[in-house]
Amino acid sequence: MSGGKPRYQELKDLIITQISSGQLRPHDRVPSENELVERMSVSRMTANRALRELTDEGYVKRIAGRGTFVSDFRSRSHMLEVHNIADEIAQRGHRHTCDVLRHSRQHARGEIARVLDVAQGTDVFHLLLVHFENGTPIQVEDRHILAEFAPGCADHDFGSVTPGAYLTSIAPLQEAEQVVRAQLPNAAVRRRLQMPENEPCLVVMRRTWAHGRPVTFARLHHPGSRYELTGHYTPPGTSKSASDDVVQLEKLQR
Amino acid sequence: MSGGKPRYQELKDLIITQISSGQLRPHDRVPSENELVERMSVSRMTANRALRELTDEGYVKRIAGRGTFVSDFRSRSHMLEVHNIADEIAQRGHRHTCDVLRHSRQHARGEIARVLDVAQGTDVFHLLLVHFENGTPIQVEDRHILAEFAPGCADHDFGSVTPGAYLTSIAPLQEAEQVVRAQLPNAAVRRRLQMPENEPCLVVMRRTWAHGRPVTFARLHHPGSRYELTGHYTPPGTSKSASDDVVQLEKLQR
DNA sequence: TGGACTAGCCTGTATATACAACTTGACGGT
DNA sequence: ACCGTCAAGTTGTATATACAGGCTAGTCCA
Repeated sequence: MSGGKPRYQELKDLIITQISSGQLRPHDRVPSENELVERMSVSRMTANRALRELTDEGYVKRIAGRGTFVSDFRSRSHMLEVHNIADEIAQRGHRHTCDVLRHSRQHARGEIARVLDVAQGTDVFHLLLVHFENGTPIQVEDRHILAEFAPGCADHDFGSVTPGAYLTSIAPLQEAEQVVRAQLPNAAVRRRLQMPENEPCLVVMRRTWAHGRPVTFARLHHPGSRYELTGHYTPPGTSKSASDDVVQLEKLQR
Repeated sequence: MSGGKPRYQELKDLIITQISSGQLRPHDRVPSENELVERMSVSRMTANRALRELTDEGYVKRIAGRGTFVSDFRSRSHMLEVHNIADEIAQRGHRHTCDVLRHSRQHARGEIARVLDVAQGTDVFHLLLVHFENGTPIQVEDRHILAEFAPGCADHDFGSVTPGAYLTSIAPLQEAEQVVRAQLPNAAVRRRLQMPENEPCLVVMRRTWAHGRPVTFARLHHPGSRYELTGHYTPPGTSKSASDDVVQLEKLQR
């Protein structure tokens, strides 16, 4: 017995499991409604509901006439409000460059081991980058990545593809947690960002999950005078033209 | 003419319009599926889809056996990531108090008129509050509210019910836009927050929409050493137990 | 008077069926 | 060789129907 779980939910969990585990990768084809009808013995409307909800939730993308495909994680990461600094700069029409100050393999200790929820001494990569917008430093990125999660990290050139983009390319980032603070930078950060004395930093500390466990932790310092975080929250499901509803209104009101 | 818009979307727009316009208020009863079937001449499955999606999007709440009801805006505002400082403090088990420094009716000028998208000289209320957590100042709230939107504002006691809670009680807050910055406070703010020299502020500027237009603008200053913004982003639609899917996996993979 | 029961309405799910619109590839004619 | 047409598969929507289970109010019985 299924245990009371609705059948459309079973289908969704099944497909989410395959995506999260990597068996289905971005742009892969997901079984069509008719295939689900045959293999899983459900009606087409049930398969339709499962795939439609997965679409609303950003897991898959559907194209009439072609099929259903696993979403690019770029769009999913947008949903998670995790911004890629390079994209953000490009969107403003500016030029993004990046200095790699450190790219080493280390053993996690203290705070890093704790926030990544691993034993002391576990292998991690440590990255220290400075991002520039039109030549002006705008972010110091201090990031630790679980080595087990990103084995190819040692050979990657982070000067051309940012860690954020690299990470989303190898696995779906499922969950994120971030804390934003205002604080004065230490001397090293202040020098890297070419900041005047007594100017504060906007500090973002972000922990990101994949495959059900935290895989990376980043501490991002931005100069307060040159960077701000923006957020826009709109209600979901609002359609543009809700104007010719006037005629219909009376029916609803009896 | 329907204009090609799906019928379930028509139903959704219709109900969203009524909620946004205030014709349907929180806890009001929304027409049942069968009522929609009769009055709007649709099938029950179509009415079901409309109401189900409105549920997912947070507009309404459904109780089997009772009916469908407009959501409390407390839950919707959570969705909008708009936090109420009093709730936040209460959640930490601490005591919230509040000083009202100013509560006046003014004419909007310059920046305020611009961000609220009204003509110069339009009536607005101006509030200046300091919020305390266990007696320690933690936020200076500098807020302007469209007078037309909140006519009862003059008589309201903001010492007991915060502006955020008051505003959500009189209308659905549909949309929010915020900018977060790190900057040094001016002398007045620094004194209000009892901050040492050279300590930065975390500044949140938030504009909120209701009834389709911006109705309030707030500038919130927090001491960098005593306040941080946190965010947690989880993917929607993930169910807890996706573990007994193993048996099913093979069917999907042919 | 009080409690049990039931009829009626509600949501939640599932199925079978139908039609429309879109995409791709194959087939056939010019 | 090239172009048009058509068939098959896909998503998107809509309907009619059915059963299960929750909730409420009213009725009936003790």
